[in-house]
Amino acid sequence: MPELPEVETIKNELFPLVVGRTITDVAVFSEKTVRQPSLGEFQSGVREQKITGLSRRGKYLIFSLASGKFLILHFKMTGSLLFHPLPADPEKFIRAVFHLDNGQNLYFRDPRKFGVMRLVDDPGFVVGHLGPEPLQPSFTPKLLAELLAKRKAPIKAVLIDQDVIAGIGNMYADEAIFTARIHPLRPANSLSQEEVERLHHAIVEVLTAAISNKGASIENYYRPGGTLGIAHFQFRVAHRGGEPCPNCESPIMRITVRGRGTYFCPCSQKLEQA
DNA sequence: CCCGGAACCTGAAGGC
DNA sequence: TGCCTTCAGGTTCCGG
Repeated sequence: MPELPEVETIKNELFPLVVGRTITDVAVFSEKTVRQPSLGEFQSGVREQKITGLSRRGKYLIFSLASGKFLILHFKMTGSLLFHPLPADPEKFIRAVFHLDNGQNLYFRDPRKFGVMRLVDDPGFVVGHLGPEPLQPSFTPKLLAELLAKRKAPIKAVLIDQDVIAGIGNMYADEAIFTARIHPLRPANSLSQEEVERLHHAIVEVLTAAISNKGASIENYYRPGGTLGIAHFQFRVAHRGGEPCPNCESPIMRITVRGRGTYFCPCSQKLEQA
């Protein structure tokens, strides 16, 4: 499912294909996919607009339009943007199509219809509440310590809270916590300074590696060209319940934290100990 | 403010 | 074989 590394990959690969192009028209097949404004206003606001920029904030993909407005997409769990070849079943799951002035199309594919598109004047209303970008230099161990000190919820729950840090979802939270050898149920504010530093390092390392592998093709993630990412082959615990821990060979466990499947190694990630 | 749980949605997987 | 139930999870909303 698209988290920071996946949306970053989509942005990087889409950028040269769409920036500078004009959207001649948009067709929407699933009305609920357009969250804001009304469907009619969305279509007229996007039509005949030149795309002047493409960026990412957290898990959001942001198109800057010549009108000064912003087209903001969120892929939720199963969304993807396909530029050229469509997967086997062309019509199925395509919720919207953007037609470009060079005759090519951009398809918004989303089997579960959780994905959302918005057209807004000010991106701040959509992304303004997000926490810091974990791959920016300003995301330091000190900042992470300050963010965690305010929260006593399980570290797993706090890491996937977008208002705390932007872009980390279920898979990369499990990978980062495992890499830092911290139990997912540890209260966030109970981490020692050394543990916070380990976690900071793990977050940066896990996300950076996943971007260089073009994202993880769990669920329905495709890169814009229709190919898959390979980051999931490097997963050490995420979605690997029952498999041996790469550190100690004991079977990886799956528990539920805040309603989310959480994979960890009970031997490498102890609950008590500082 | 902080925390946790339900709802949204629908294909996939498991049970009988 | 096939119907039925349950599960998955990012975000938002709601209650304590």
